Amino acid sequence: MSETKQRRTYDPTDLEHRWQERWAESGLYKTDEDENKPKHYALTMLPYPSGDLHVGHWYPMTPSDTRARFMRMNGFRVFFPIGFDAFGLPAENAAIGRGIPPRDWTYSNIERMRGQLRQMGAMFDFDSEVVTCDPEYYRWNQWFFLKFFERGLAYRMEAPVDWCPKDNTTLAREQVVGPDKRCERCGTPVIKKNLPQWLFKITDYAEELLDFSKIDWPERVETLQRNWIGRSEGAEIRFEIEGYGPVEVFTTRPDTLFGATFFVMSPEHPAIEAITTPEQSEEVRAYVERAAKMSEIDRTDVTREKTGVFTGAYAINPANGEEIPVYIADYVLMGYGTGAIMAVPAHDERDFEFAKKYGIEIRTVIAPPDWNGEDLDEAYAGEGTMVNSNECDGTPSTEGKEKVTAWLEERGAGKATVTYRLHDWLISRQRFWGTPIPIIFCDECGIVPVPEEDLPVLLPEDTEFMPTGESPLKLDPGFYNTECPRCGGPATRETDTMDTFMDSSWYWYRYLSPHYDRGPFDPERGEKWLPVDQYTGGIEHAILHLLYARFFTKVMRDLGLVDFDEPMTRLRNQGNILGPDGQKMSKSRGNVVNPQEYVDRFGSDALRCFLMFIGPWNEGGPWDGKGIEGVSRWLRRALSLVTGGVSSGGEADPSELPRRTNRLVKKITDDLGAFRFNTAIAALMEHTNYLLAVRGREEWHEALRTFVTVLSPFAPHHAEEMWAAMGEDYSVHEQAWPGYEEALIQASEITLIVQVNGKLRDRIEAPADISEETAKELALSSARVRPHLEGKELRKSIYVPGRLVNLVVG
RNA sequence: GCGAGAGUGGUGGAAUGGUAGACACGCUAGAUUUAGGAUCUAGUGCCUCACGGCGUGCGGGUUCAAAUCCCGCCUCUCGCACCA
Repeated sequence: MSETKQRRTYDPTDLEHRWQERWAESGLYKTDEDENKPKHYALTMLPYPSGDLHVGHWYPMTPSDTRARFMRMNGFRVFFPIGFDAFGLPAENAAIGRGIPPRDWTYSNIERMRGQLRQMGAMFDFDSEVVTCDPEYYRWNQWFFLKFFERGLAYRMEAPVDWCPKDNTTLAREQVVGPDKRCERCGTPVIKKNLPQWLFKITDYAEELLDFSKIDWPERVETLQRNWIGRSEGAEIRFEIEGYGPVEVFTTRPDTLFGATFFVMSPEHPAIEAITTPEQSEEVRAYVERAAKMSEIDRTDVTREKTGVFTGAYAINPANGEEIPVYIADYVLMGYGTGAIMAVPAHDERDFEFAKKYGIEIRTVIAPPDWNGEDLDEAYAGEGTMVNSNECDGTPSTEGKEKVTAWLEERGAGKATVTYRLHDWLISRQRFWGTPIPIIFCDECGIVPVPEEDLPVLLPEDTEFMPTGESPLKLDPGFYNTECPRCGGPATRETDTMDTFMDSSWYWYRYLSPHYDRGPFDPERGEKWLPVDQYTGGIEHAILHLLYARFFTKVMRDLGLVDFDEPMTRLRNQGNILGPDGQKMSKSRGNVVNPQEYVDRFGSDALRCFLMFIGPWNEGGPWDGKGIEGVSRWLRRALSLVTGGVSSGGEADPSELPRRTNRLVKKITDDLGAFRFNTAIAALMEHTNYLLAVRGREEWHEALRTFVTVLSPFAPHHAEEMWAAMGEDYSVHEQAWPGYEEALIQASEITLIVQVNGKLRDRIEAPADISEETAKELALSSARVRPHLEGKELRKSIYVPGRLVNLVVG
């Protein structure tokens, strides 16, 4: 066969289509339910149906598939489902901008993406697909909401939300864009506005969420979650404000209490109006107003000079009875602690800056080591010895924390407490394309949950969208007018829908039984498959999605739905695949790489393998499509091992065949276990080159079988084609993963490295079991080595068995 | 500012105390009696005709031996950022 002809015969697209059809016909990827095998639930994050799969989807999914296949070949029954995270803003924007109903837009995108997913050649079990905007799915979102509500985990309160004054609507977090926080649609800077909102009490689980002992997750994700939860131990201290009453502060440094020379409240603090004296009220009101108008970005700009105003009020320091002035200042945030602080300028950088500016006393109460009694040039936040603190003088500050807290507790002026940065999860969205919150407002009965049997509360079908983006549910009497389930009187429905993170907080449970109608999932199926053994997805979900997922599972445990504490035993993150410009891939930047053109030209195996080959999977990196040609060449060469056509004149030792085959199996086994896809592919390439060079030997056919078997998780179509061409029984994907013998991997011959003073001087071929003595003799007698020893004394020699001799001379 | 990670050929990367640059891309030369965005062969870190020397961000250290371990610095990326 001529080379030209061979090139024409290599048509990866045709080959892949053939096998995809065969796989579908034969049900090859139907989930194996054989309970004699250990289970493996492999989960990859479900995509948002934006319209087309891009390489940002291929990058996490195909290596996850490779690993799922590997587990299957290792004797596990593997469940590897896929679905669509189908609620969300883009669908609504399509409706507003182009008049396409969100449902139509979403389902047509899903239809297209289903085909693209199949093209990937992954072993997804498409029978268990879940689409989160199906009433069949979101009904259970509503059910969960009701369960949360019953347990007091869902509650309604006034909460500040991002509000676009032009569109006259609130915005979801992800709709607020840019460093200066503007509305995604119209570019208007957003403001904060108080609205009644539904929240989930995730803070009840803050402490438990800090415990990662039951899961094997990347250190980085744990750290991010830990920081996000932001646990701080300290004390709540009660300061009496003259003529008003007690106001509490939170501090992590009760030991500095004697140094509190002023008191600061956030401009949003509810007590401000009551404590402000008439003389100061004008100034205070102006400051509060200015703070309210200020954009979030200005407000939280760390480099801005501290500002504040005196309220005219004084607070009494419970430690020493001193009167200290009460200020309001925007560097104190209402959203953390109690919204008020005791200011200790000597030992807090921010308080120091403020005190300097307003001429407030800076009293050192923690002596730094080697302190000479002079005033501090800057705040000292470290530990030291307590001074100027009455009976506490001389106490180390580390002990002082407890001592002061205990003292306060005795007098009812404070207590030890723990504060979290984590806030309750605000789930209300003033949006259409989401799960309706199953709540009814009745003038007589108040807030009434929709009875379980009335679920789901369906989204209306024919809806008109306002160009302003305001949720049509608010303007749809057919939707919101209803009867009170309790008293039967006229009532209105909640028109807010749920945050889409709700959908992704439990979807892997639904995969188990997507049409089950007696609960969110069939407990028998859960028994068989839960929890998820291996989750894969992007690091960008380290906090929100993955924290909510853990929270949900803990609540589900408390509801008796599951009997474990963590949703996913093991998590691994891929890095981000960036655009060719090194920037994050996004439609607006125009740097999105469409996998289709690569699939059409090189086939999906080539794209899969290329994505695994470009570098460590957890690092990601910019896309450079050129290299895919090398991978494509390799696959063609691999295929030619069976079909012929590619010749190789390279020289290789055929007797190495068993050793190299064993070594390959070990390498691929180890690499796949550790998510090192890039080095696994490199080893497969190397082995292909070797097999080509020694083609046709006695043991060759058996070695080829092994090679094709270990190739199959990476390039499933090509491996299947080769398997069939070798006359083996369908399918290679049902073969057992080959084992290897450690003993066979050892080479009989080694290259002995000879160094002189650590520098490489010669390489000598020697038997692997060479003795130290012989090795040294060989080294000393080497012609390349001798010149470097001349006139010098051999002081020492190091022998590393099977590797090297280092001669130390001087 | 705080926290985490990373710096290796022209490029992606490999090597986690013992042969630096595996495997690829690209490039150079040759073969395929036409062509080449095909294929095959050989070469390809830098300097040097060669012997050899130099070389993993920079500076120091530990060691017989350092990309790898330790100390200091620089640069980049990603989080968080007035959290009391």
